[in-house]
Amino acid sequence: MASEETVTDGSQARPRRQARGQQRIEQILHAAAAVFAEHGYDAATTNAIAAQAGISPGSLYQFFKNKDDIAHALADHYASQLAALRGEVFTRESIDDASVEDLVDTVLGPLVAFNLAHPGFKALFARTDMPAGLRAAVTPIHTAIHHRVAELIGLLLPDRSHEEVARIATVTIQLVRSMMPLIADASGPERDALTTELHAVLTSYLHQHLS
Amino acid sequence: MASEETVTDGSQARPRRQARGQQRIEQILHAAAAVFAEHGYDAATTNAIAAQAGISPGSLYQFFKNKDDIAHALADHYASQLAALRGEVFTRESIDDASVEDLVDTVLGPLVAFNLAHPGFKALFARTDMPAGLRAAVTPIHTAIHHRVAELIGLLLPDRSHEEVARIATVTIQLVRSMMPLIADASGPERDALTTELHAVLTSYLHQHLS
DNA sequence: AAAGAATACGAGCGAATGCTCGTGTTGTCT
DNA sequence: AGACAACACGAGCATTCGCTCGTATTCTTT
Repeated sequence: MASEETVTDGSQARPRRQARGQQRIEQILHAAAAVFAEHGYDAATTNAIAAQAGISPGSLYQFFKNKDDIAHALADHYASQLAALRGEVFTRESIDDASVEDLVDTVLGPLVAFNLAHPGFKALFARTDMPAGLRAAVTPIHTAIHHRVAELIGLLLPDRSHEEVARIATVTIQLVRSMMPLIADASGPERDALTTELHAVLTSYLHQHLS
Repeated sequence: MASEETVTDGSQARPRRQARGQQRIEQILHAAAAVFAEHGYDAATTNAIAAQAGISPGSLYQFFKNKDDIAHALADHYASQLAALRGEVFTRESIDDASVEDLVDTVLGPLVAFNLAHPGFKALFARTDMPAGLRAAVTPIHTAIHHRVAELIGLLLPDRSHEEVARIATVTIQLVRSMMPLIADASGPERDALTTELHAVLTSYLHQHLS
């Protein structure tokens, strides 16, 4: 796992982190997630993130180049969390002979739970129009997600062209992205009802492509 | 709570606009739409709007209280445009005995055309997380749209409760809102394909509720 | 122990931005 | 014509925000 890092001595000269530093990094990311979740990315100030993390602005910049860098690191963090979630949710059997309902069922529950557990996630990913810096930070993960979803949809619709599958994946992701904030902001029974609606949207949409 | 300033005349003492002023207002709104569309609401600066309109910052503030006020006026402008569009699209016969496909068909085309013709519209309405000021400016129109859509859905689903109809309307609007930027950003055939997808999403979703 | 690196601080810099203000010009009303 | 309101200008104020810098402390390594 590349633990012993090859200090490509090149231009970067990253500091060799101590244990304290790693803790700080996690503190900062956690704080950033909270601030992004509460105020959104634009309105979130780096000083507010530092304050939330209980450190000074100067300390923050010992670990991150700038605000976009924080977003990028946080996005990476969420990406690995999502990858882990995917590993848990998908077992061999569950993919092979899956109906649309089964697929949506297995994915949607954990996905909603993930969004509720990580309120900063949608602040980074669910925006339709992003400032350039945020877009750059988020695009790679977004692409990875698209790749995964396209894979699944390719299994459901083996006869479709690559372009069609890609488009259906894009639409599917967009549907989920747009509904998630609604679901997260709702409470209790309304949240469940909206989740059911999203379920209906996805199954009926994909089902239509099957026939 | 009220302002300390003297007085009294309950109404705000708005200046009586001259013809020149009305022209300026329209210039400014047009410019604001362009700037919002290009940079988004947050990144749009009032000085940039003034420059785009070919006037000085000071002149801009003779017609609008602040940036939010511009957004509010622009939102109102779009609201009336939309109302006019609705009047054109819906004739008596088209509503009465309409299938889901018919309804989606009649509405979607003009709606896409509207969004393409008014690029500033989605910059104001299509965001999932809005700064407080923008939200306040946009909420009334958003509510009005919801009311209209709920009306239509109530016709389609006469047996559902008020809450259910409201929820389905919310979801429907959200689906359109999220897909519209995708459609607008696409070009030519891909745009048509995405429009077809949105059509499929809406019809299959609403159809599912019919059965 | 000594040196160098990593961590920590926080006042404040430079730039950007929403908006104002003093002043001058054009239109309207009597 | 005179008076007053509407319109116009643009330099710059007040504030915010991302980020830096000088300095001080803690850890690692020798």
